[in-house]
Amino acid sequence: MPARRSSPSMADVAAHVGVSHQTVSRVLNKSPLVRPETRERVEQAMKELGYRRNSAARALVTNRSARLGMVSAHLALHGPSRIAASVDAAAREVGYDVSLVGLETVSPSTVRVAVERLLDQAVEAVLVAAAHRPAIEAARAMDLPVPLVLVQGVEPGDHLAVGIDQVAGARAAVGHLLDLGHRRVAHVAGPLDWAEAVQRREGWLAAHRERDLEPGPELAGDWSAAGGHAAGALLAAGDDVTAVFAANDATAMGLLKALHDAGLSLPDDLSVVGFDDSPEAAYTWPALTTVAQRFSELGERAVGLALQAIEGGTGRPPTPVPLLVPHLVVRDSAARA
Amino acid sequence: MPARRSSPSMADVAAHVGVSHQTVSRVLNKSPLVRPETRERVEQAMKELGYRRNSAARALVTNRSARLGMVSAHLALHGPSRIAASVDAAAREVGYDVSLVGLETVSPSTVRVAVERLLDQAVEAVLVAAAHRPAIEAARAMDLPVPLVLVQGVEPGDHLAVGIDQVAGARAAVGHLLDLGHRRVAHVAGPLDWAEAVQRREGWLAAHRERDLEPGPELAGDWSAAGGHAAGALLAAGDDVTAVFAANDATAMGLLKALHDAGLSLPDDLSVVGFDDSPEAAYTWPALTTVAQRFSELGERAVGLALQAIEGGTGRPPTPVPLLVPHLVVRDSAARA
DNA sequence: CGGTGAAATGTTAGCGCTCACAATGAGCCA
DNA sequence: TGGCTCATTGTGAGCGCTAACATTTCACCG
Repeated sequence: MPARRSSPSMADVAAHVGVSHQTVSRVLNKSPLVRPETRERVEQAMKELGYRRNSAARALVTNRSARLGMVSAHLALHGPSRIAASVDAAAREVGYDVSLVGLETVSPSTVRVAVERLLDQAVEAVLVAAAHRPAIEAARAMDLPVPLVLVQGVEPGDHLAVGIDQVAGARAAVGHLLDLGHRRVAHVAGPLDWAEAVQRREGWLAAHRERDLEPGPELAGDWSAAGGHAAGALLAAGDDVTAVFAANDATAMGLLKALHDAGLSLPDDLSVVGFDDSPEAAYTWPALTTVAQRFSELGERAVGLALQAIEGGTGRPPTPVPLLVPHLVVRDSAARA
Repeated sequence: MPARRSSPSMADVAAHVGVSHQTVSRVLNKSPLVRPETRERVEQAMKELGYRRNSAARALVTNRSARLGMVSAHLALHGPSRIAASVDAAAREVGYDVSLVGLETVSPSTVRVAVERLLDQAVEAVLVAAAHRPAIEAARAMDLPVPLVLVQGVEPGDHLAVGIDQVAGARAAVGHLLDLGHRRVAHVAGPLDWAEAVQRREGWLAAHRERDLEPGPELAGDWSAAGGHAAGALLAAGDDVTAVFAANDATAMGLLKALHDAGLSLPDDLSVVGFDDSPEAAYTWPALTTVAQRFSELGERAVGLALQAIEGGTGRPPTPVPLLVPHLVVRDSAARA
């Protein structure tokens, strides 16, 4: 038995059957111009030889890579990894492969490098999931030869972007608290160079504004439970706050922890609402009332947009996709004032 | 200004400078056989024209793709996404790109399809992060033209695999409980077709065996907080259990929740230990004692192994990498019996 | 000042595939 | 029978690059 040389080519398959390489190509590309019997024999030969089409050669001649690039910040966090998973699934569905570049730190320069890297792989579109606004702007400013789709950190003016309506989600969360009779709601914010953090904060303000109420104190957070814990310690020591809106569930968990540590009884002494509906949210103590986002739909839409942009070339911009609306999930961590 | 045609090729750059395309190639490949001044001019031209090397053409002629494939199950879970992130970073470090295929459901057939997909992308190695053992076996049985590296679900006999010593981690966790004076420790297991689940269970048994103690009751779980919650309800209703080892942190969180719901006081009435050291573990109530794994090192090692295997070709198998040893993180959820 | 070897550059031939077009053959009608 | 059409298959070129080899340039020596 001869050692397995380099993998067989179309020519090998063709020779094996006694047809031309073009006929093999036709079979592969499902051309109707092949006699069923011939097709049969070619397919048989491909199986026997273990033929696998050479994607590089194909990409070279067609000038298309069938590849989408995704740069994802904070792949280890819940939201981003959900988005990555859904983009991957959606892309595969429509015959695209995906190249992933994770970011260890997010900044204009790291995002630029990541995008460059994807371009070197000849991706047909770049999806950026990095809510950090300066980084997004940097990517936008790059004058790319392919469409760039935003999957996070979207702002109203953005084109070629899919996102979740953070303001609406936050407004619903805070509104819920206010409707429960709380006169003011404190906010532990996310890092304010993230679009999401700004928007959730905006929703918090809006909910108060709509009811002619003064928003409660605002504390800084960083998406993490640690940040939430620190903020919670401050809050527990503080004054008359009866309700808190945390920028995300991790923050809310830290908050809960700090309040317990301070000996408060929840939710009677203090109501807490989070954002994300992470898998653990239903199992905090007390169970977290939060805002659920449909990440999987995000991925699908982003891929759809990318495809549309690829097809459309430099044509008219694709129809803008409305923001997805998240919904409130009421559990036990928020109670009547 | 002419519309941007298809992107410039080496020939374009060469013509622009007045050299041959081969000289451009030499510059690109850092050959020392280029006069510094020539190199300078070529680089200048590349910048001006926005030249970008065509990776397909390069892959075609070199017969190498500089691409690693990774199939990852449960990308949305904490561990897997951490692994994916670290593999990605490590691969990039050594000049490889990574193609990701996420699995929505894990089974022999879905894994096979995923691997096929990666092979069609001409990856130079496949990393499989899918602890589900039957799926792993299926991938192993495929007789691939490229190395396959296991990143999860590793068992002692496995070759070309990196993993974390789950048995040791579990033994440490349960040993900690036993050393605290508990006479027996209950276990809420993971799904037992996952190697990790089996191994953690084995560590639980081993810790008892070493001390000549009878293991406490065993309950079924599924890695999720929901599963832990169900098990916790049973446990709370039950007999004389004073300590529980949960298969992972999510399970432990569900457990904690159920015990609180049952009105128990933790950790006095019942001690709980988890596994994973997820970011939230420090902020449960009480803070979770758990086992920390260094995922990032996992990715690095996996990529290292893959590279070694790619280089080595069919040569002698690479030196086996010892399992990483996780360590116990003591917090508040486990107390003296 | 011709010869020499190393440094620098050029030339040519594909890699495996798709595209455009050419060629073959069978069926059919006048 | 000749010619026409359609279905099927074949041929040739070339995508952008690298590898192997060929050629030119040039500093330096006897």
